[in-house]
Amino acid sequence: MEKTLKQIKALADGNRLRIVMALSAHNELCVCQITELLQVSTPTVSRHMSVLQNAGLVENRKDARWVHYRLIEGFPAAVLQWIQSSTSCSQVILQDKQALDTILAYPVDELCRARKQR
Amino acid sequence: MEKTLKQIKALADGNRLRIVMALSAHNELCVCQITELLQVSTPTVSRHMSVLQNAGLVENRKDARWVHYRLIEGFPAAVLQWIQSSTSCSQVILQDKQALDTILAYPVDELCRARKQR
DNA sequence: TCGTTATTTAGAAATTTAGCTAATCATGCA
DNA sequence: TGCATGATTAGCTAAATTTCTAAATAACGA
Repeated sequence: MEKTLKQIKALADGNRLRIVMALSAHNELCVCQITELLQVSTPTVSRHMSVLQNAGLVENRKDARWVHYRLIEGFPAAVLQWIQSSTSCSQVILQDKQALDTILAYPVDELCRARKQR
Repeated sequence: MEKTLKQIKALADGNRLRIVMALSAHNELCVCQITELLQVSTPTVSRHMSVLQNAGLVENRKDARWVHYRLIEGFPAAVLQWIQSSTSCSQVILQDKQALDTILAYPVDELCRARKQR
């Protein structure tokens, strides 16, 4: 039960649910992109990612200075489907989809520099 | 997203997960039976049930002095299946199955009296 | 009607968690 | 090598959560 409970707890947070939804739509996102999406501090995003990783729900790939996260291969498919269908009409999730399109239109390094200056 | 998040949060607790598993195996259980199963105080069980009910995951039926809870008809089937399969080997859940057999062997009122005396 | 019994509600204590800022680590580049 | 940058870790605070005991509510039965 422990592993299952850990996974449910990892999903039991609004920001982490938004992260999972974003990853399910875009395969890979780096920390700075997620930071831009959620509009919280980088350490906060980093902590959320470590909770998800620790629960065995995401994995990361280091590329130069960036860390890219993605949903793990064996992410419980039924759960993902349920989350997707039950949040598809959510205002927050719909806004995130739009925001992600904008965020992904920038090269990663430009995004990070742009964020820094504000 | 709010409703989904509420449901995930309701499931993100070890005792409530045990309750859901117990209900999925035995259709209906009253508060005193669940109290006996979890070995926590009655008010604690009552609170857990209200969290689950508030999330739209269980409903209750009042019968004389007892309140019987059951999983709601529309309980997300995919989620239930996932929880069931991913916890089926769990020591806690297996012990609960055994304990429930014992608990259900007593008539409800005897169980409650018996519990009182300890 | 009064006492007993099952459950819920209220209130308090202890623990956990999400968020921040500051400091540290790691990596590419001049 | 030193500096700039992206990410993580540490330490703290505020808010939420779990649990308990005590009190209130509801309902049966003598």
